[in-house]
Amino acid sequence: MLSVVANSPSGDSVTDRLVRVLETFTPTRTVQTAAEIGRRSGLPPSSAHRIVSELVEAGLLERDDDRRIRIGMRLWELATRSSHALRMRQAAMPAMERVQSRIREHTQLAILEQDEALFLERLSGPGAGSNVTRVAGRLPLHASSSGLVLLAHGEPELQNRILSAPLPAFTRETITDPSALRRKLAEVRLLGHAVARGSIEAVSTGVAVPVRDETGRVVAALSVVLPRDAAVEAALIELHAGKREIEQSLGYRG
Amino acid sequence: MLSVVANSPSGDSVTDRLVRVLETFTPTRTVQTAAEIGRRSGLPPSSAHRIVSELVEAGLLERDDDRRIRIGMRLWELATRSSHALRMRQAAMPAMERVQSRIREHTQLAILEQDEALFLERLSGPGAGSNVTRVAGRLPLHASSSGLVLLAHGEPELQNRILSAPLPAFTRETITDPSALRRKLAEVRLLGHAVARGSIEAVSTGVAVPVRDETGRVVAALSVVLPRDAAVEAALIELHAGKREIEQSLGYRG
DNA sequence: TCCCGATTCCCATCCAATGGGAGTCGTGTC
DNA sequence: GACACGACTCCCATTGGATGGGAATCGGGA
Repeated sequence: MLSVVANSPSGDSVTDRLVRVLETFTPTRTVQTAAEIGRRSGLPPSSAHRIVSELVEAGLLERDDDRRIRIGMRLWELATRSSHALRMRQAAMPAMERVQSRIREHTQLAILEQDEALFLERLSGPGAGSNVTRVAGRLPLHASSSGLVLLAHGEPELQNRILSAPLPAFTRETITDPSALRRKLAEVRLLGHAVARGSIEAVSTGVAVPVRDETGRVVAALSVVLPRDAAVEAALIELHAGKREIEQSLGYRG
Repeated sequence: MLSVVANSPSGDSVTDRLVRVLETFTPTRTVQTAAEIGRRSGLPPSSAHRIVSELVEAGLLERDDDRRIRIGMRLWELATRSSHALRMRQAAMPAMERVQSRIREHTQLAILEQDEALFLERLSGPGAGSNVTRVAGRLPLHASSSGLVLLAHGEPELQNRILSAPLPAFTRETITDPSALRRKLAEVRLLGHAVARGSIEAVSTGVAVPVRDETGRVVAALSVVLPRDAAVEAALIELHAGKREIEQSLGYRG
């Protein structure tokens, strides 16, 4: 008998469901109806409505005037309050502002997260050029200058994982050959910085340097995005000054 | 018989429990053991461990090398990605940087959240003075300059709620008398800004102005924190310029 | 070595979560 | 003005996953 089935037959825990619901939100889809959330998270309509209501009641989601749902301030607060990212970001902000004011191009801070570069902060001036990055956005490790820095100083296991998986191309200049990437990573380690010319967007060049915490481990990448054929020297000088400033406030005595 | 009781006899849903667990993290307590979380959230040890493990598996919490627990990057990412706060913050950042560079004191942005002022961002220069504010931190509406601005332009119902509740004093200058507060709010509306001298910290003066969104509603307060007896005129000029800049990028045509 | 707290594992219990269905509401279309 | 469609709410019989006490294990400090 195809009867009433209690307790998620899909075999997922309540926690999983909550996460699935939250994951239906993306940088470009920040408000949705409860029904949409249900469809996108693969939950039955009535379950979706119930779960969304619970989350709203708990303050993790919010219902606006049109009854549409968005991420709640409470969630932002909980996350930001205690996050590892906040300490890093706060430590980096003054240096980032200095770099931004001198170079006048997008200045950003990224960390390694689940095999991608996650951008914690981005400062942009009025005249700055093209840039696909966004705060809390991600870029692949093999294609972005920040990613190359993080990958070059990452665990060998991480490198093997990335090098043995397909390396998707974003432009014709993206490095897609594993051995070319391996050489590039060696170069990044040797020079102490990464230059990625046109590998994410053809019109831009990323320049990134590693940032170390008090244990000497590379925990972030500080970078700027320049127009494709800009000279990188001036940016490198500022990035190194900025990197040192951040490392000081993180307690690194290199 | 005092036997095994299944399914939370405390009458709280799974969602509530998750939130309770997350709430045990505060700005000053960012890492804890699973057992601590259990004690603070009032959950039995075994339940606490199980729930924490689930959250770790889901990526909302993280376990560091010592098996201690912290808020996960995933949670920060989910929250920041789609948050209402992000749009506001991004719109405000350039203006905040300008104000900060001219006044050289703490510059901050706050919104109304659950009857308190929630600070979305704070920029501080090297020479800036004392300040209890922190990003994702809160201050009461009746005592902070940002709070006064938000309260003065808030719903009548909000005002009644605040005015009829006790008004705790932080210094001897905190307004604790309801009718004095009512007069202060009228003044704030009339002047278009709030000055709170020594009402949170005796050594500081807060100055705040309202920020309106495209519908003309006051959605935020832009403020600076000056030394107690500093003149406020220069700051007010910069705050008004900054406020206008933010309102423009939010789409307000005042 | 002992001790104590944190953590993991186990498992009998049973109630809260589940989802299909029916009904309501609001909006846009012909 | 009737109709169609979708979002949402309510109801409720069902049951399997969440629960928490207890025992065992781990780990660090004295």
